[in-house]
Amino acid sequence: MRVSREQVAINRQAILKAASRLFRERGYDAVTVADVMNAAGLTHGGFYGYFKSKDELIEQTLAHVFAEGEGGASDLARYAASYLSPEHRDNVADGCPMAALGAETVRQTPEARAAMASGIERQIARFSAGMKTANAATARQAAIGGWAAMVGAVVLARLCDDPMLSDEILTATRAWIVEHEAAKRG
Amino acid sequence: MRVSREQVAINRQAILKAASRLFRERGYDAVTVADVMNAAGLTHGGFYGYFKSKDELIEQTLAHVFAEGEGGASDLARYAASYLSPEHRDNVADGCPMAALGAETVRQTPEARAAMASGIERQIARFSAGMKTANAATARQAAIGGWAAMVGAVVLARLCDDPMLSDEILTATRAWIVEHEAAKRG
DNA sequence: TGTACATCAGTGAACGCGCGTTCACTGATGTAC
DNA sequence: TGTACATCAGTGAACGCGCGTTCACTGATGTAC
Repeated sequence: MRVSREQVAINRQAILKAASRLFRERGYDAVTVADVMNAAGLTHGGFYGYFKSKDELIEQTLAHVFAEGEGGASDLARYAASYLSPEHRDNVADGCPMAALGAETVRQTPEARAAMASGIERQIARFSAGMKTANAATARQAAIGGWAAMVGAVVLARLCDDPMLSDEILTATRAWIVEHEAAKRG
Repeated sequence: MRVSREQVAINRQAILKAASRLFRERGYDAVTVADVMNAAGLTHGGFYGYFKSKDELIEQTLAHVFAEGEGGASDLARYAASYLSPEHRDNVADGCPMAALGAETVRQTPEARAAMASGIERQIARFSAGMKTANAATARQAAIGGWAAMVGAVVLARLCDDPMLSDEILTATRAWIVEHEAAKRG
């Protein structure tokens, strides 16, 4: 049953969106091609009309996620407020790809890693630009340190079954980032 | 060919050691039971004499890694110097389990997550105790923020194929941590 | 605009492979006398 | 201490399952006239 060109474009977006959610939620290996296609409302056989392999899907999915443009503030402290929230911690499927898939992507294809790397670079540039510090070099350093702390904190917080400890990791990291900025400005 | 009780204990350690290196290097899914047993100098059939499933191996491996006691300084800044080194970044197999397997472990069994969580708690306690800050609450906060930044930085640095950017992430994060401590003390 | 045909997106069965797990067997270890 | 037997750690073939991938087929879409 052939489908219109417009529908093809819609389906492609649906596949990428389903993949991006499923990968973040379950990891690359635990998600099957059939899972992704079903979530997109299709059957698994059609997959290879869109991508030449699962590896290519992973690459394109990451590229797609980062191409969408990161939402949220470019001000580090404001961004941290939502990044280090319980909502973000508890919503892996819609959350930050670095926190959900960073370590796993290290072992993926060079193309997949490159997609992540480009997302990292852009994020750092955004935070640097949004920094209220005078010196550009120290702004960039603070952008990197703060961003790393956010990613690490969400990974750690997601590992803690004890909600007290998990929340503490989020709030402590947030306070730590804010303090650092305050110390710099003052 | 039955083997002495002593040899059994040795083999068990060999399996756990092989597993801990392989899992960090390739991730849980990409490592097979046969891979682990071969790396330990055995054949795959004997595996189920030691563990009742691959999931149990994962749990025991994490427990084993954290039981060994974390090496290195309990002083945050000193610890950061080795944690945020290119050597640690490039040696995943012997490196920090949180950075290598944190995100993946979120999706493992509750027991595996609990093993990680206990490692996190202990690490935070160690850094808190080693802190030169007067107030215990701010010490703990700095321990958490600094530890999160280290973990995040290594994950991000491992994703960057560009060595300049990768090194920059390590050095910037280290500087960021050291500065924060200095600001607190001074 | 309408018709006839070629194209090709989607379907679902099938293939091959590798994995976790099981099992009958082997032979060295541990034990009872 | 020596001997005879029971135990059981290790072996490697085999099983069953699920996955990525392929393929013949279907029928709606796109196009040429």
